Amino acid sequence: MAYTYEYARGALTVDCVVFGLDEDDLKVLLIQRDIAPYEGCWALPGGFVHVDESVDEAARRELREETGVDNVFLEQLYTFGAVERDPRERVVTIAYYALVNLGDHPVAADTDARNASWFPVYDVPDLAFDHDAILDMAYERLRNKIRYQPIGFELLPKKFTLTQIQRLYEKILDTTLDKRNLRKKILKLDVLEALDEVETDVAHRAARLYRFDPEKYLQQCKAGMGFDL
Amino acid sequence: MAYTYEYARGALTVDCVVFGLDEDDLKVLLIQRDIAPYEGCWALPGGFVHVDESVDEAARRELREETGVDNVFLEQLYTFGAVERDPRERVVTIAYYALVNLGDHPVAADTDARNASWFPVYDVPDLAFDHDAILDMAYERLRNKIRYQPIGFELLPKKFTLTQIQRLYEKILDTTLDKRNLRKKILKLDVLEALDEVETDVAHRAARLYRFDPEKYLQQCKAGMGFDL
DNA sequence: TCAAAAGTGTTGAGCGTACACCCATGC
DNA sequence: GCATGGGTGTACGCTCAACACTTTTGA
Repeated sequence: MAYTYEYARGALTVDCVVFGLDEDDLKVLLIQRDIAPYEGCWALPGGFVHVDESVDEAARRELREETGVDNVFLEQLYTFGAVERDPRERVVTIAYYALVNLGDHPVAADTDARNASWFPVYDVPDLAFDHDAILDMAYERLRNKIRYQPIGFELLPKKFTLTQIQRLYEKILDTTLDKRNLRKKILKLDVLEALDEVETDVAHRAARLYRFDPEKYLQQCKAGMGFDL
Repeated sequence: MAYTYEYARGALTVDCVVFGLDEDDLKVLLIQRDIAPYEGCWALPGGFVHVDESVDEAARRELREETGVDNVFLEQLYTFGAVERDPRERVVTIAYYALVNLGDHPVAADTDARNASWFPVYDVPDLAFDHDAILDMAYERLRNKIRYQPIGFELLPKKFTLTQIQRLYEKILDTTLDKRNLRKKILKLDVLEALDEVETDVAHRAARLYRFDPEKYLQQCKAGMGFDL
């Protein structure tokens, strides 16, 4: 079966920058290509947009198929449309970025036999196509957005400690923060629910656990939320 | 001549939200469609991306061809990829927004015999396709971005007065601002060059003219510019 | 009892906001 | 000389940043 058009048409793909956080670092999920071009090279997960699915759906599907990641924060980043970005033919790609709790997606590599692996954002190999540029933009967007929207919680387990939040911000913004000021700021936002639980299995005083409360967040949004580092 | 592919491919278009400012209002440039679907309906200027031009180039070209607008601030907004957004067939569109000095582009409607016209953003007719949603997002982006990046000057003539800036912000943010505070804030940014010229043809004391200085702006950017309303 | 991280308040400086009057010019 | 907008300074309150010690727990 074939499809014919009056004018030449480029192909349309989606690519996803998946960020995850563990105790050590902010990481990105990459897959190793098993076909040319860039065979053997690491690349962002992604693939062709089907003609009967929305672009958003395509991004979620590819993420699921290539990495097993599902039901996560996913947002459109930017569309990369340079003529020569794919050596085979004209391909325009719509880039997305996702935030996942790395603990829930330890090694990935579900569907294909392809290699999938987490890389620290500070130590990523050369990527296929213009994926380096896409990753750079995604990381910049994350650094900016995290300052004025509470998306950081997407990178943590459902229940987390305030110290985990602090480490999260410190790793993403690559800085150090004052513990007391950060706690005041976070709690003043009034989007967290303090649980009656504490950490377990720690060799020191256990920290209280919190949960992000979407209800509270909506309230604050309506009231004109102010966020800032 | 025809082009054949193994899988069905959607079409790719660009659409541009062109903002302009005059003494009365913030306005958007629309064109009236002369073909179905939505014949006679107002729509954003735009058209198909050629296979041998980048998406950015396509946006600039369509803008030039359909409205005569050229050499202006133009930035990618978002890609709209719902399946049914065009009743004819699958069309994904990459939306851009542009800022122009309305004085330089008074009536437009260059190439085609199509109607082109400026509408106040607060009083826009129902638009073709999902162009209402695109316009909404563009306007929201403009409101947000203008608070932390000095893009507002793109809407003014090269030489302008501080009062013009104030009216600009007041119109876009739909609010009123304190004259003294705004002037302090703008001047403290240190991105303007004060000229040795003043307004002419005004029936009262003539205001000093300023010019946006890209050099100074770069300096400030490096130093970690802070902007805010 | 020691190690390791949790948790907690206060102060000073700088910034943003509110606010009112004189000045220059054209008619 | 009058009408119209141009241009300027100060005082207050609040927010943000800097800063160190006590508490709890497990080993």
